Amino acid sequence: MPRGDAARPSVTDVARAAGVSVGTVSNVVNRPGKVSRATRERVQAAIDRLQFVPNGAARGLRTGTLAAIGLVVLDIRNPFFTEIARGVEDAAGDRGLSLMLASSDQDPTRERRILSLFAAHAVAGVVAVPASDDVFQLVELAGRGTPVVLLDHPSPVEQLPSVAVDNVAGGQLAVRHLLGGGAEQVVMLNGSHRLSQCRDRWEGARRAVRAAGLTPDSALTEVRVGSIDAAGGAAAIEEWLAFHDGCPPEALFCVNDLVAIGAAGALRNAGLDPADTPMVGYDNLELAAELAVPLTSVAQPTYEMGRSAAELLRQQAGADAAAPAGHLVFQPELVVRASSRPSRRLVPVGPPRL
Amino acid sequence: MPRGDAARPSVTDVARAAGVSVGTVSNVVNRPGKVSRATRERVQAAIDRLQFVPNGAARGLRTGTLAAIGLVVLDIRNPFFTEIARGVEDAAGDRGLSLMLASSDQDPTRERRILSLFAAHAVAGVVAVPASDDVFQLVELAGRGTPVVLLDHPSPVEQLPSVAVDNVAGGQLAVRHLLGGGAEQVVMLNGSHRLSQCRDRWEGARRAVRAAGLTPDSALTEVRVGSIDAAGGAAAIEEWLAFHDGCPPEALFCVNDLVAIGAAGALRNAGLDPADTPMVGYDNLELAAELAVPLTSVAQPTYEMGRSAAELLRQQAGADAAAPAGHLVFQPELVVRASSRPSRRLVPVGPPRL
DNA sequence: TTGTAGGCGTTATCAT
DNA sequence: ATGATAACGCCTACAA
Repeated sequence: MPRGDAARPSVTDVARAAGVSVGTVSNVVNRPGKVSRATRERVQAAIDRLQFVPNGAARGLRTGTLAAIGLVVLDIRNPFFTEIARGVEDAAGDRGLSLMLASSDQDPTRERRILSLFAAHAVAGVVAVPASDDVFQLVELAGRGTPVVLLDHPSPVEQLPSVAVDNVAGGQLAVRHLLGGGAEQVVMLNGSHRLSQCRDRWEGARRAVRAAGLTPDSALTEVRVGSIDAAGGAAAIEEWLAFHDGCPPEALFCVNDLVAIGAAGALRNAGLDPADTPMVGYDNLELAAELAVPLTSVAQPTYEMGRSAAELLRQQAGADAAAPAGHLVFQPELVVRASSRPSRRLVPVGPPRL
Repeated sequence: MPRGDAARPSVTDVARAAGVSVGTVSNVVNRPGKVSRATRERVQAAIDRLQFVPNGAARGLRTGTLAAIGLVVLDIRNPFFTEIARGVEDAAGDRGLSLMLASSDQDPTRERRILSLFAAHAVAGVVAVPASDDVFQLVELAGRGTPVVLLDHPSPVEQLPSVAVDNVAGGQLAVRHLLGGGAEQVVMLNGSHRLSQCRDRWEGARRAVRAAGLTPDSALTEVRVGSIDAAGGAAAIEEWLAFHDGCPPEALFCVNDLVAIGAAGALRNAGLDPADTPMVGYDNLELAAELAVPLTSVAQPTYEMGRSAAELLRQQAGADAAAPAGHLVFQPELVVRASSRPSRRLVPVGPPRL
């Protein structure tokens, strides 16, 4: 029965209770081998009785580092990022580290605040999905000795290790597939080019168009979403329909699956059948297969990316600062499902299906 | 250009650089009003130049509390919990607090580790979705002066404030609806009864059956899922089909939407049409409406629950320990979609399909 | 094997 | 308005 507001016990309290010195208590906690069995048991009993929990702040102050690693992602509601978080958390857990997870909402100001917090608490390492190309604060953090790994940021900052996926290749995969299915006009629902993911997937889309012998300016249209999520995708489609007499795009490449889900929903709400609009998403979320129209999507090794990032962090902690940073680049894969199958509208000749 | 491994500057460094005392630096940082304009600017310049970031561990040690609140949820991959996290984070942000988010995976051991970390770092408060009924550690934490709020834990622990949703009512809503649609035999895909959510929704299901004049033992079957997620739901259905000659349950109540998504996927993979099995989920995830078969689901005010929890935390910090703890209980609502519409199979008479 | 003492960086108290 | 100084709780030499 805890009594009310008892002040938290310190090593001193434990030492007194066990009739030993603080040094011995500290040894029992951190290097039990260095203490004789009898003393150890006596001290442990006192620890249990007083419910002593070492003060992390004091320990952090003394040792100069917090037993946790910080992770900043762009959007905590996107399953893509929580899956990454799992990878990081699991790898960190193997080393006895906890995870501090925060979401920047793609806002550089929020990102700054979060990184300041991590810096202030001297976390053991930081994994960051940058909200812009301005990684100054991260470089700075690394310069001060905190291991930092860039995640999902493709243009490598030489000083910082990074884990990325080839987003240009991913964009190409998606649009090549749509064009191969018969589309002649692709609309990409994209986010701000401040994000390299958006920029690169767009560049990939353009390359695919050129590779097909078409000109990007005529065969490819970019529509910006307000937010890179289902609501943003839905709003973009509603606006499109309003400006095009209710006529949907011929084919749709969405910068991620959430946007695609929103887009499909908006088409349906407008009385259209989303299955009639060939569509490709990105991230291959677990639920992509379970949607009204199972979604063709560009897959990334999400969990692995998280694990790898944590692993790079570990390596970096050991290595000396002059060593070249490792840059991992994964390749995306296209997972084809019903959403991109040529539908009635796209069949060039022959009898209409059904 | 940060130079290599420069040790992190301290108040002392700043004080020396600005030609003032450490106390003044501290004042500039924390109570700028108490410092004359001239000194303030001089000190601020030094802070900027040296890129001084106050050491959070030292501050924590001195003030006895970390400017963050800890949140433990059951499964970070479940959008239900990330939405809650958003609510907590937003409310915390209003008070200048950050969020430490961790996932217990419903594992009491993991939960213990996480709470120990929070305790060790003396977070400003803890919001926890308990992984079992054993909330001893939370009570203990509260006893030591850390504000604690229970989330989604219905049997109120008197000493601890809580935010909950009436899960019994939710279970009733779901099953009453299925029975009303003509089902005579309902299968509930449920998680471990160690979780009150599962226990209470099951109890609600039983009540609904009794209210309909049926006996729970004959009209209601519980099937346990291995994990409360899509994989668990899918596995449970696969097993069911194997034991029932490929014949699906007459009607399905899933303990949450993820399980329902997995169940629907498994039915489809078995060559069945999920639309033929009336189905109700729980949580009303944003994507419930976008599924192959739009999912009827019991809705909870997710974001609000998170915000309310953070709010209770704040109140608790002010109040004295003897004051009665607040217990918020929200009411769930049923959102009806296509998944629960009576289908062919349920028509009492008529020729067998196929 | 165990005890003693100094210092990590901050804030807060008390002088000036 | 500013400066000096004593904690906060822990770890770790070093001494016994």
